[in-house]
Amino acid sequence: MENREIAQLLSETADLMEIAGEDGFRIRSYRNGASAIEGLPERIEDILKNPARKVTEIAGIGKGLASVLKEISERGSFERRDQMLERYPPTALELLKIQGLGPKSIALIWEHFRVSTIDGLERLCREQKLQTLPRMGGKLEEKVLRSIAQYRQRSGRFLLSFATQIANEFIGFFRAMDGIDQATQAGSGRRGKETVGDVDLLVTGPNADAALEAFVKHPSVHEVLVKGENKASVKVGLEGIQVDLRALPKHNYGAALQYFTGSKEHSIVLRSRALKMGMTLNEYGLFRLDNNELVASETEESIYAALGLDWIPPELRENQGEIEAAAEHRLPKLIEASQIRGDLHMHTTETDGRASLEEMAESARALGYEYIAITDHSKALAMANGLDEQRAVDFAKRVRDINKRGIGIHILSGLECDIKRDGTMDLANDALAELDFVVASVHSHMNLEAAEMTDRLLAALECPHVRVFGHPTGRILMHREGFPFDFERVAREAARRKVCMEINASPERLDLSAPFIRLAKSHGIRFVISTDAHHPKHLHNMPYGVAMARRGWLTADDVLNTYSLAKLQKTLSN
DNA sequence: GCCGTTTTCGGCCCGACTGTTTTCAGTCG
Repeated sequence: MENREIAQLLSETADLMEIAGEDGFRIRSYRNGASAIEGLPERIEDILKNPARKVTEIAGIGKGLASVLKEISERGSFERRDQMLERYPPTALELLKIQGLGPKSIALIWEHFRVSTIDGLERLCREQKLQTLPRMGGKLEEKVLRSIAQYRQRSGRFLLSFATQIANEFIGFFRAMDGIDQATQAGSGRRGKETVGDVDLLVTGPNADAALEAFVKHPSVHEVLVKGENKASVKVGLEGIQVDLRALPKHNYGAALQYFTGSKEHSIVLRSRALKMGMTLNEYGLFRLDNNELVASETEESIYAALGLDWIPPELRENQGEIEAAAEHRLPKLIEASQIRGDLHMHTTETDGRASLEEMAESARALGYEYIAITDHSKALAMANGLDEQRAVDFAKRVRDINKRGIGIHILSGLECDIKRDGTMDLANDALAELDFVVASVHSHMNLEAAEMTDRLLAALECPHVRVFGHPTGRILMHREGFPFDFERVAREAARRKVCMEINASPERLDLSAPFIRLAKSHGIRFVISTDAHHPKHLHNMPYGVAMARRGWLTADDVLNTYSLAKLQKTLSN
């Protein structure tokens, strides 16, 4: 069983335990365990099988969860989960996703009406039976009905690119107002998470109250969920993404920014650390416990410093070792978007792109890039009119001519070559040898068993012309899981053969994810961050890929397209 | 159920908002 699935079992059980009203600290331990496992690059099953290893080495996994993990790996479930499922039907978990209902209400509804499905809940609200229960009224029924409608409309998560766009629109709106000092995005968007559940915004300044008022009246706001003195939550646009705004005084800004950026896991560790140092941390500041004296609050830097830590970039705030590293002054100097000097994966009208080589080159030049690689598809992608050997060779010659003539930016003749089912390359080696830059990608037969997929990828790496392994897991966010394979084995082999891994910056892919990036780096892999642009405007997606790289703890040195052209070419020829 | 710069026992992060209550529980972030 994969880590993701194991984590799912633990967190589902935690949800059910919450409905059952079990001890909150035990529930938290299950959740901690789930998130530790989900962020773990190594497979739990492999650690369990290895007699030299113990799962209790993982922070958050103790004796109890270790035996749970053993049971899961043996029979796919565990005792406490089975008990919970005897008590509550699994559909009860879905009710937790309905805003306005928490575990206590769900338990109560189940006990009184034996209702545990969305449909059943909807009926209770329509028949006004929910309000017969204690502490539940007509307003709750209405809220639940609205919430059910929205739940059915969408999955509840949004691409980082979409959330960033919404955030930037509001930030621009606030900054145009008088008396606003700062308007910033917080939350998982600031951390660069590939999908986000909602948008968190902060404003400060003498006129912050007015910003809050203007916010709930903004034309794109469809529904105001809550509105108080300090905060408001609204639903925006047809998509119904939730946007939260907090208005605060300037002297609380750093504390609030820290607090609302999260992650929850990061914040919990930070606050425990504060307590151990005789302080308490909340969204207003860091205070001494003995006399309530304010220690720090105006900037994030001052708060981290008072806790004995270097400032931690938001992308690292996942409680995955960053706090320890900050304490020991060994945080990496993360790559920045401004260090990118070229884009090494894009398509043109030769295949399925929407613009010519010249148009793509001009757009890239306008971004200030020194070089690009044009990497159209190979012939296996027939519906994209992929290049065969002859067209690839002709293309390489054309690029040599263009570079000789000069168009203000250096072009690498590239190809995104399909990895066929048996692991061979779609084009013959002598054609590939003519090209400057070959990216090898899987676009077909993604449902192979893990072992067969691993063999396929290892075979692909044997091709001496392959420089990059493109969108390595094949995932499409919110649509398709990455295909299964032994990532670590492939990473080791790629490192040995000096093949880079791509961090695909396309917002629907963002492939690799942070845990895989860290794992690959630990095996000595180097990376390229590429937009996979099919249109000039896609070239602007680069920052999303950089966000993934930062979440994966990468420095500029880890990423080939931060190099100068000369250094890049030297590195590629080695 | 986890964990150890006071600890192998006894702690475990914190506050705003809402609807419903007539002093606060539940939900949310």
